[in-house]
Amino acid sequence: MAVTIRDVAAASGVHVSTVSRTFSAPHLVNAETRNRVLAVAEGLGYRPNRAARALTTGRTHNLGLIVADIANPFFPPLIKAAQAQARERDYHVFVADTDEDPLLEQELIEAFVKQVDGVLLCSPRLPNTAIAKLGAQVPFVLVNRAVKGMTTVLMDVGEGAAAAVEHLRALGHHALALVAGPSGSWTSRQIHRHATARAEELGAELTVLGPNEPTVHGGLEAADAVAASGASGVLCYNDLVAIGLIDGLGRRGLRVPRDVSVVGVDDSLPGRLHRPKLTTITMPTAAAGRMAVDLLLAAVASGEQASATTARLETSLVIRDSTERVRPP
Amino acid sequence: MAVTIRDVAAASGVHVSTVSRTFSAPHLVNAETRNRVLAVAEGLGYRPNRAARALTTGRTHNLGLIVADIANPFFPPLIKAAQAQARERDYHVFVADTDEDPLLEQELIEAFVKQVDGVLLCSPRLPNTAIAKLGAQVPFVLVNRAVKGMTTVLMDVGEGAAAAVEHLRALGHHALALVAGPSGSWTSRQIHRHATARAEELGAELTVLGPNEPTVHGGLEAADAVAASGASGVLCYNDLVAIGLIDGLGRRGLRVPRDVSVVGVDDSLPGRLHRPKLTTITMPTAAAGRMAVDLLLAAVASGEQASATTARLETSLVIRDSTERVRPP
DNA sequence: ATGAAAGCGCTAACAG
DNA sequence: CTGTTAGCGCTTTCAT
Repeated sequence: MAVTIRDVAAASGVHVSTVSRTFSAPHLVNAETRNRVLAVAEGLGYRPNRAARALTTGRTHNLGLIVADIANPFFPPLIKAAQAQARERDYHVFVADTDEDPLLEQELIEAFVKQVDGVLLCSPRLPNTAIAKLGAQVPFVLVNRAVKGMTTVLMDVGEGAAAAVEHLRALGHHALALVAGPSGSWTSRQIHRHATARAEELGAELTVLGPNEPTVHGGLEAADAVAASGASGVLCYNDLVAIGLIDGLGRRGLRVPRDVSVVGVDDSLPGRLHRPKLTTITMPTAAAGRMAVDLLLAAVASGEQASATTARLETSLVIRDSTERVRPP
Repeated sequence: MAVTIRDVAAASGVHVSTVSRTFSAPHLVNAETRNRVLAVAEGLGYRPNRAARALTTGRTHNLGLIVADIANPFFPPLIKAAQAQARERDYHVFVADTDEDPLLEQELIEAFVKQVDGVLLCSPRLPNTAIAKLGAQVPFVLVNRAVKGMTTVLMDVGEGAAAAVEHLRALGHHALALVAGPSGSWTSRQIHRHATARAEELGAELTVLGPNEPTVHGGLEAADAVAASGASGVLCYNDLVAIGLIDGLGRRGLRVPRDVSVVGVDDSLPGRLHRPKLTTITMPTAAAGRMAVDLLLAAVASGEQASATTARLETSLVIRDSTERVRPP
C-alpha cells in the first residue's frame, strides 16, 4: 500500500509517535528532529491518512452541505463560498442535493451524521421538529431557516420583501400579487408574512398565489393566476419564478414592465442577465456560506454544545428594469 | 461515544464478526440471526463508521469531484448528476472548486488522493503531463479532456463547433470570429481546431480572439476586438461569453442578431433565459456526470487498473434567435 | 523530547 | 454458519 507513518519513522530513525507528533503537535518535537522527519516524509511522499486519524480523534475533518437543488442558481455561489472557507480551515465538504424532497433530505442527513463533523443545511424542506431531532446527533448550522435552539444564518428576506412592496406601492401599484414558493420553505413564509403586513399598512391589496415550484416552470405556470388576479405589481419567490412569470405574461400579451411590474428575489446570475433586468432582492449568499462554515466549525471545536447563535444578514432591494410607474388605464 | 458494532453484538447475543457480516456480507449469515441483529441495530440506532471501515478495506466510499468554478452555470447540472449517481452506488462526493487556478487544482487533487477512492476531474486547467502523473496515484476520470492512457468522458464540442460554423456560413456570413476561452481548456482548443478547419473548408475567414475569461465579463471585454475584426458571425467559448459579447456589442450600437450573429456553447440556463434566445451547442452535462461516475466506480472496483476507456458524447447545434441571415450592407 | 503500548471501530482470514 | 484473532494507520496517555 501507500507510505505510512511507520515508513517515515523507520526512514528517519525515530518512532512512530514522534512522526505523529511532528504532524499533529509540532511544538512538542525538537526542531531538528522535526525538520528531519518532515524532510523524510516529503521525500517519501507521505500523506497522513485521514480515515485513520478520524478513528482515533473522532474528527473526520469533513463537513456535509445539503441543498435543495444544486442546479438552482441561488445555491452555487453559496456552495462555492462554503467550500472555499472550509478548505482554508483544512476541511473537506460533501455536497448533496435533495431534489426538493424532504424524505431524501432526512435520509441524506442520517447518512452524513456519522461521517462528518457537522452539517450545513441550506433552505431545508423538513419540518422544524424533524430538524431539531436530527440536530441532537451532530452539530448543525441552518441557512435560511430558524429553529429554536439551533444555530442559523438567516438572510433577512422579509425586510427585502417589505421594501419591494413599498417600492411597488410608491410606483402607484395598488393591486399586488405574491407568487409564493414551495410549502416547506422558510424563505417563502418570510416573504409572505412581511409582504402581507406591509401591503396592509400601505393599504394595498395583495393576492397570494401558490405554492409553486421554485423554477422558471413554476413562474410560467403561475402566469394565468397572476393575470386573472388583475395585479399590476408582482413579487415572486425567486428570480427564476419571476423570469418564468414574465415569459408567461408575455404569451398572454402582457408586457413587463409596461403592463405589469415584477420583482424577483435572489439577485441570481440569470436574473442579472435577463432582459428586462430584474428588479430583485439581493441575497448575500457567499457571505452566508462563509459564515455558516465558521459557525459550524466553532460549534465543532467547542465540543458539540453550540450556543445557538443566530446570524442575520441584510438583504436589499435592487431596482432595475422590470418595475415601473403604473400607467393610467 | 456513539453506538458501535460491539454494542450491537452484545445486545443481540452474537459476536462482532457476525454483526459485521450482516452488514458487509449478509448472505453469509443465517436469515434469523441476521434479522435479529438488524432489529437490534435499528433499535440502538447503529450506523457503521465509514472511517473505520475505510481503514480495513482501503475503500473510503468517497469520490472527489473537482471543477474549475462551481458558480459557472455549466457545472451545477454535472455536479448534481454525478452526486445523485454516486449516491445510488452508496458513495459520497466531495466537491471542490479550483477557481480556474491550475496550482490550486493540483493541491486539491493531492489533498484528495488519500481520502477518496477516485477523482473526477472536470475541465481541468492542468497540463496533460501533470494530470498523467497524478493519475498514477488514484483512479481518475477526466471530463472534457483527453489524456493518453486515461479514462475520459468527452463531449464532442468540436463537431458542434463545426456545425456552428456551417450554420453561420449557410446564413451568408463570410467574416467569422471565434472568441476563445481560457488557455488551459481542452474544450477551447477543440472548438478552435474544428471551427478553423471547417471555416477553411467552407472558404470563410475566421479571426481567433483570445484567450478570454470564460465569463460574461470576458465576453464584454472581447466586444471591441470583435467589432474591430469586422466579423458578422461569432462563435463564443460558452454561453456566458456570448451573453457578455452581445451586451458589449450593443453598447457599441451593434444589435444581435440584426448586425451580428452570435453562437454560444453549453446550452446553459442563462443562455436559455437570455433574450434573444441563444443559438448554442448543447452539452450533455448530466449524462456526462453520470457516466463519469460509473466509469470511475468501475475503475475502482476493477482494482486501479482501468482500461483507459474514452466515452464520447454527442453535442448538437440548437438554433434559436441569436443568429440570422446576413443582411446586404 | 522521545519511546512504548493501548486502542479507535471495523473487516478478514482462519478455525471450529 | 459463527467465533477468534489480528491488524488497518494513527493518536495518545504514560513512562523514561
